[in-house]
Amino acid sequence: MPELPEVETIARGLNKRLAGDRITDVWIGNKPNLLKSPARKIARVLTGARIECFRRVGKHIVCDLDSATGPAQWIIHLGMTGRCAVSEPGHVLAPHTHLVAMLESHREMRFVDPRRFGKLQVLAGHSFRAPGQEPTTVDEETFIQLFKGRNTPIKSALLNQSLLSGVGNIYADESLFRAGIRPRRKALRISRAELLALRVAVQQVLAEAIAAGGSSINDYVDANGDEGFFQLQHRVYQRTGEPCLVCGAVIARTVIAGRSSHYCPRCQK
DNA sequence: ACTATTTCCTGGATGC
DNA sequence: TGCATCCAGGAAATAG
Repeated sequence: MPELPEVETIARGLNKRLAGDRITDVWIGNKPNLLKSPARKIARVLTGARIECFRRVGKHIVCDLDSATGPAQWIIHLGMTGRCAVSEPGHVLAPHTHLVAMLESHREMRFVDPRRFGKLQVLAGHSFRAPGQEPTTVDEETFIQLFKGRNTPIKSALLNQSLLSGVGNIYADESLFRAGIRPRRKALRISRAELLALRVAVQQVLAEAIAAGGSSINDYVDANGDEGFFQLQHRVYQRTGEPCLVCGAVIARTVIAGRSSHYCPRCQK
């Protein structure tokens, strides 16, 4: 389930391999729910465009393009199971391949997404912005301000992309554990000192996960098809019933905002 | 204006 | 062994 560290890893890999290449042709499958822009528009913008760079914005992969109609962007959201694969032409198409971009270098960039929660979109210009703050660099006062007056569980607030863009279920749970905060506590009841600790925890967890190449839970792989290793460092996520690595208490699971939430009932207050 | 819940979707795990 | 059921969750849509 790609969150910020996984998307960062994939975007870096795509940029390293594909920056400067040119898209010569595009094939798009017939699953319209994946497309936030009409298929014809995506094909028109991508075909002939030069790839300036791939980068991450929130959980989105952004490809800056120099297209026939001027600057444009290809926005890829991986959803739950989306993958971007760089392949040699002629390789058999993986099941659930929804878009193939043929490249001047004779390789192909393929978007594969079995569960189809991903989204593909093109935009004019180079001005795509995430709806919320960038978690890796948000400053203390901005971070604290995000939670002011919010009568919702802190876990829900962390997952709200219009507050912080990029934090998902894994890293929300891991950050709350490190900060010693129970996921169900109301955001507005959390002290300034605790929020400062939470910001540090979020930034440490994300930095460590990026350094490890992300977390490979089910079938996540980066642009080279390599797995990440941060799942080996998870302290609570999917460790229900196992002992807390700090205090030995049994890790608990509850459901918040329809999401599994894992925490240590002794370490987290 | 907010917050909570439901919906979309498939593959892998589990249960009988 | 095989079939049915459950579960995973990002974010948009809907409900309260």
